[in-house]
Amino acid sequence: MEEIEIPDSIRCELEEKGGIDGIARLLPDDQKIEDVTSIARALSDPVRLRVLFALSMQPMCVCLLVAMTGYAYSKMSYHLSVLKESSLVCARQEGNYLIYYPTDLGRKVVKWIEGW
Amino acid sequence: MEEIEIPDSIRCELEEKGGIDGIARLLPDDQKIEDVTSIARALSDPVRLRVLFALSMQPMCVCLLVAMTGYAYSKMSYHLSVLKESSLVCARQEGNYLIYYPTDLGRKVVKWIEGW
DNA sequence: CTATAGTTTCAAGCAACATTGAAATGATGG
DNA sequence: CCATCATTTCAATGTTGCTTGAAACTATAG
Repeated sequence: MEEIEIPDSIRCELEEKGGIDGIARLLPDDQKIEDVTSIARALSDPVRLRVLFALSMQPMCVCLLVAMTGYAYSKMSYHLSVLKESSLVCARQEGNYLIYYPTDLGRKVVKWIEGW
Repeated sequence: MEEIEIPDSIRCELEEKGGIDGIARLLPDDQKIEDVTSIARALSDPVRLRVLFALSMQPMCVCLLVAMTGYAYSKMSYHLSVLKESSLVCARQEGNYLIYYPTDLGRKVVKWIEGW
């Protein structure tokens, strides 16, 4: 189907796979792409990565995370919300405190990174 | 060491782990954090994620990727450079063409994502 | 009901990233 | 050496994400 000049070494392999369209058809669907990019974006900031690792060792209230990192509440809250929206952490209320902890996905991600 | 008010449920667990400082000491070091965030940032864009998946099925020259996606060369080139800098893909020259393909790390990442 | 402590939301400013088209580079074939 | 094709680089622009401090919200204790 493709009328484009490409090296023979590739043309051959490519046609076995149904050409450009064959490959395009096997790519992850939009939903999957969005899920993965959302998680990757959440992990792409050093603050969030450290917070996720810290929470995977010990559930913590925000004030504890603030004490550990020295960041402002509003900053911490922003990063926690990003982690939460990508389903890497969640939170439960305990009295006046909100205690954040990793989801199963969050734990899985941490373990995978630790395993390199 | 910490003079901060936190819920009892957490204070107890936390002290067993050496308090805030104990946790902070076990966090990944700066180099590791930078490596992971660099890879995560590369995966956080849908264009790059699709390109990485496509390359994992079939090494391709840039013109082929352009034909498959409909994006401009300069756009594709930019995204390939990001993938390259985070060591997810590399390239070999074949005549006039540059053929991109995933690194071992790139393949590992793709497999892990496929395995959810 | 009021005061207080923990946390989030908001708006503004700044920095990083993405997109575009045009120009530059590098390899190949005549 | 010249022309061509594949690819990258550049500069300008638009867009998204991060940081900050102030204000709002929520739960608890008095």
